[in-house]
Amino acid sequence: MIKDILHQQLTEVLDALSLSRTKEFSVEIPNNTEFGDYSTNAALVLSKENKLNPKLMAEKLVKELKKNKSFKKVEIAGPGFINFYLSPAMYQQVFWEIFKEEEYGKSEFGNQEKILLEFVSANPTGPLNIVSARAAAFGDTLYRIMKYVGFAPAREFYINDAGNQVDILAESLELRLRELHGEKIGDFPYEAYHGEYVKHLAQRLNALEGNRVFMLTEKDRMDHLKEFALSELLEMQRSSLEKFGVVFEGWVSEKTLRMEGVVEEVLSYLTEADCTYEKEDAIWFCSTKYGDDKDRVLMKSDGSITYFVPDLAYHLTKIQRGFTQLIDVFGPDHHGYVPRIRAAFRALNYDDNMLEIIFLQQVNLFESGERVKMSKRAGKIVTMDDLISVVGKDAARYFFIARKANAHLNFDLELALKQNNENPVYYCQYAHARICSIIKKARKDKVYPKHFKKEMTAKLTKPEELAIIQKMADLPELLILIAQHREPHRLATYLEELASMLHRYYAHYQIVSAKNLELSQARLMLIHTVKNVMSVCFELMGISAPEKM
RNA sequence: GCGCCAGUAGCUCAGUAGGAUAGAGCAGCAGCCUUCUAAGCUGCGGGUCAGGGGUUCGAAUCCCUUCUGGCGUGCCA
Repeated sequence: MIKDILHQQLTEVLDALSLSRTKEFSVEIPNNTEFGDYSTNAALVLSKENKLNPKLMAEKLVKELKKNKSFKKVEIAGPGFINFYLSPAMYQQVFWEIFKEEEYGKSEFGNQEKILLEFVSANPTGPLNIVSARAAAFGDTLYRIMKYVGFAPAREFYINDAGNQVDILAESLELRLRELHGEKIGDFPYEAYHGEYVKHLAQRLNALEGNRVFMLTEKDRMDHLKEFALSELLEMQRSSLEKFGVVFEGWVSEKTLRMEGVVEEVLSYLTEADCTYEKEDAIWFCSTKYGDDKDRVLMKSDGSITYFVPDLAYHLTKIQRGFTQLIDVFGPDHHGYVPRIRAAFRALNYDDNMLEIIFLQQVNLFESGERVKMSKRAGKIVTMDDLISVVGKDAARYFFIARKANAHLNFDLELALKQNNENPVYYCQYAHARICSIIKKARKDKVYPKHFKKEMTAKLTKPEELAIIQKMADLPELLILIAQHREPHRLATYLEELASMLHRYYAHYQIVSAKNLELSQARLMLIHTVKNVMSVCFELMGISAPEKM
């Protein structure tokens, strides 16, 4: 907000002095307060094209900038930085603008561009694990932020309800069911799903239908078992996600896509585009022509189709539905898959820049300092539900959001179990609760004004107060950056910084003081606004903003 | 072998897309509650930004290279 104003003013000054400005210059908040409230590298960046040395160029700019009364001081430092010191009056004006905003930071930046966010998309063969939880927190937060800055995003979950793993699921269920009926199974097959949840499914099916399923023919029985297991497990996943605050606009079933014939369509498109061939009884896609490192099978020699084809078909439906940017959030083990889908986009003459893949690195689980190895097939998983019930939705979401996507995440179960201040979510929530508590008391003491007025802002002059205003002024731009670069973790960093400033402010200044009503009201106005800004952040992260703790 | 991602304080991680003296939390040490929530605040210690080279006014950030770790490299999904 303030950066934009300064950037605009610099542009005007450059034009007034007829200086060239083809290269991008920036306005930043320096990390050292000695270098002013804001600083710009304009003279450094633009000196070459104006054939001036940076210092001289800076002097010219500063001479002009000094005419502006919003600045307390403008100075040149280092190799040619221009540092701005803003007058309290300017901060107060900005603060008033922030205060007035109904939904601060909201913007129309995204122009309602339709963006499809596909995430989680876990196999429906078991409960969701913590990797899915990470994807859910990440994707959902990104969705919320993108929407807030004016994009038209949609969340989608692709259901892999066709293919080998579903057959194995049905077979696993049948074995557990037979066990229930007293059959000796012996060693449970290695490939089968070993998780306890399969036993629970068997018990449920048994309670509902007894041994009726065994009367069916082999094929009918498998279909029935599949259908039952899938609907149960999907419902389980849906409800876990809902508990986590994540709701999808769309659930797209691979099976349905196959039934609708989209798969054949895609095959024919690829054939028409002349990029398929037959080899060893299989049909191949010559993806190497389009940047992949080997060709890929589309139809196996047994006549069945690989995962790739319906998935490609699914991606094409996204485009047909009018989405102009397709974001997939994948686990780290799928990166080898990307070149072939990009290749297919190119082969079919779609712009593969539309497709954007974000990789979430894995979550390593630690218990007593030991890495816990997880395997869905062997039934050794920590589920998303476990996680939520142990650490709570807020802490879990925060933990996942606060780390950037392409970094490994070490999740220490014991640490999470402690549920104390080692988890920064409490630090932020505490700041919010603290403000609420102060406001409550001020209301009780009749210090809290009926209406905040612009004149009140004049009492805000302390460096800490102006710094808080500066921090708040930064949010709209930050949200846009987060949306553009798909980096929701930066909101967590921002929130921690704001919380820290608030805690420090609270510790050093009496906010409500009976002796000075005007000052009290100005400070209440400030923390009231901080509370609102924090609420926006919490809401965007899907975390609650408690009134008391 | 090839490909993708990563390597920043004892630990977990940020670092505003090339900026000035690299930050936070936790852990350690020392302080602060007759005053609005001590889940807080203040101070101290802690670094060859994995190593090396390059690009330029300027590099944790960009390029090259070596090392280390994770993952991938199925007619699995």
